[in-house]
Amino acid sequence: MAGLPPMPHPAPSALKVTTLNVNGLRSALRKGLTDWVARERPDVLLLQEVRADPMPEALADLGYAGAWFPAQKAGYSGVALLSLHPLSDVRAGMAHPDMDAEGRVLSAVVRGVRFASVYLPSGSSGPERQGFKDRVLGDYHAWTEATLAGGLPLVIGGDYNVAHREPDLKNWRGNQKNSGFLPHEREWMTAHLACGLSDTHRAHLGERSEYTWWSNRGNAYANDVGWRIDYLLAAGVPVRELWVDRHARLSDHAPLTGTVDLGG
Amino acid sequence: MAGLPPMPHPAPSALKVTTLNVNGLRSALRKGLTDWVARERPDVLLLQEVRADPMPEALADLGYAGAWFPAQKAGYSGVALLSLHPLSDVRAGMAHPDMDAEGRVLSAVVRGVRFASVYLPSGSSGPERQGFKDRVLGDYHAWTEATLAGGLPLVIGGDYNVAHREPDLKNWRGNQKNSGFLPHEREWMTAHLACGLSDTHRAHLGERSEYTWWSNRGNAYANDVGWRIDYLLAAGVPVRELWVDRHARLSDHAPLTGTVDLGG
DNA sequence: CATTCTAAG
DNA sequence: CTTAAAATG
Repeated sequence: MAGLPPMPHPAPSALKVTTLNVNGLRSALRKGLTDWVARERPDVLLLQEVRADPMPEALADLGYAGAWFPAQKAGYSGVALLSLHPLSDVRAGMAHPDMDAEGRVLSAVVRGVRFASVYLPSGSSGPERQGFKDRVLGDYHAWTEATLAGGLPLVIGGDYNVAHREPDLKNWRGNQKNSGFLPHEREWMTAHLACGLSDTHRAHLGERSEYTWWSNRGNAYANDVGWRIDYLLAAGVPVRELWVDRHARLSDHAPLTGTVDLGG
Repeated sequence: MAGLPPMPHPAPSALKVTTLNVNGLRSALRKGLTDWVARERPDVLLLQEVRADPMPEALADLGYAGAWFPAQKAGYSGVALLSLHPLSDVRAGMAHPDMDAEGRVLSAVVRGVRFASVYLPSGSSGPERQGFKDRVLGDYHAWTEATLAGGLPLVIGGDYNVAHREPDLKNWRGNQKNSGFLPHEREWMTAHLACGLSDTHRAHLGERSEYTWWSNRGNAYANDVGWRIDYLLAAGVPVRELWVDRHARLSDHAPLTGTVDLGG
């Protein structure tokens, strides 16, 4: 065997992908993120709200490498894309100065599929941020269409801060005037999906309910007063075996994991 | 017995007094301050760096009432004076706008003795604060002399942020250029005591060492790398049974307790 | 290194 | 309620 180059990473016929809003990567590491990742070993890990820029040694030790797109403001927002397999064509941002200053869109190609880690703004802190959210939704959708036009399959994992339909949150009636379930946000989501993106978790659930985020206030988690605002969206490639690990408790969001079938 | 007024507090022949820099009253409460006070039951409790203004219910439940002198800036500095016995002639501040904006001097009379809770500025964060400290030391000494001129015995409990003599800190040689053991601060302390105030803890210790504060950094507490910067000073009244509860761990300072002998 | 406040979610 | 940073010690 001497003289042969080192073995490259094996080419898998499927990629396990997890999306998770960590609400502070350091916090999630304290809560056991490393063990969770060691156990699940997703091929691709899409993280949002990392609120830190350095690659944690513990994840590097598990074999991950990746890309980071922090916000300009320290300790705020920021997304990351980690992978066990080589990345190519990393793209940070969506050519939108205000959005990109907040580190919210990061994508790269793994095994011929473009993966994106996306953290859309929350509007819950007031009208100013809701206005920002409303303005960037259109621009982000345009970015998605342009990215799809690139021709590669696309898998988006992200916290959209929007629940699409009534089963996607516990109290939809009481939240019709609250950010995250406003009629125009829901309509935006419908239009966003119409470009060919499949809401893979919804397709898996049918009309059932399953949430991915529970407020830290009150006893939202214990009472399962949650929202489904984190998505795994796919175009051009099937995603199977969707599951939400609601017991992980790595942050106020649950990891959402799926298998991207490469058809190999 | 009907018709008699309620019994007043019994007149003690001695008053147990504790001074303690709590480094955040809420933090000290989490670390067991209530239990400590319930066990020791000092008649007078002089607190510094309370970083909060409201009287905690837990201490009120133990029978304490008192006076609070917070800084103007929330969460910063502030002193309190709590007592099991009636207070009179409460005086907040020392008629020094800059000093009084930081809530550093508070006094009141209990059983004919004036007690003061004092928190002198730290100069360790830089030249600006050292300059402030240097300027107010003189004004504070003048306040002390004026208070003594009032004729009542005076007991001062406080964090002076000055170690007086070589036995008052672990590494006096290495700290001769550091705030808290600067030559002019030590000279100020000598002059301050010369007006008739007794450093009761020093008198109790002789030339022995016993510290009241250990930095949170490194392993200062474990290695007893401490400073004696908290004092119980008395004029016109004897203070006995001095002790430092170095094991209390209610903050980075230890409670310093003595018995004020009223000669009854 | 520890505290509290702030901004943000 | 929780995070991270800032200021302060």
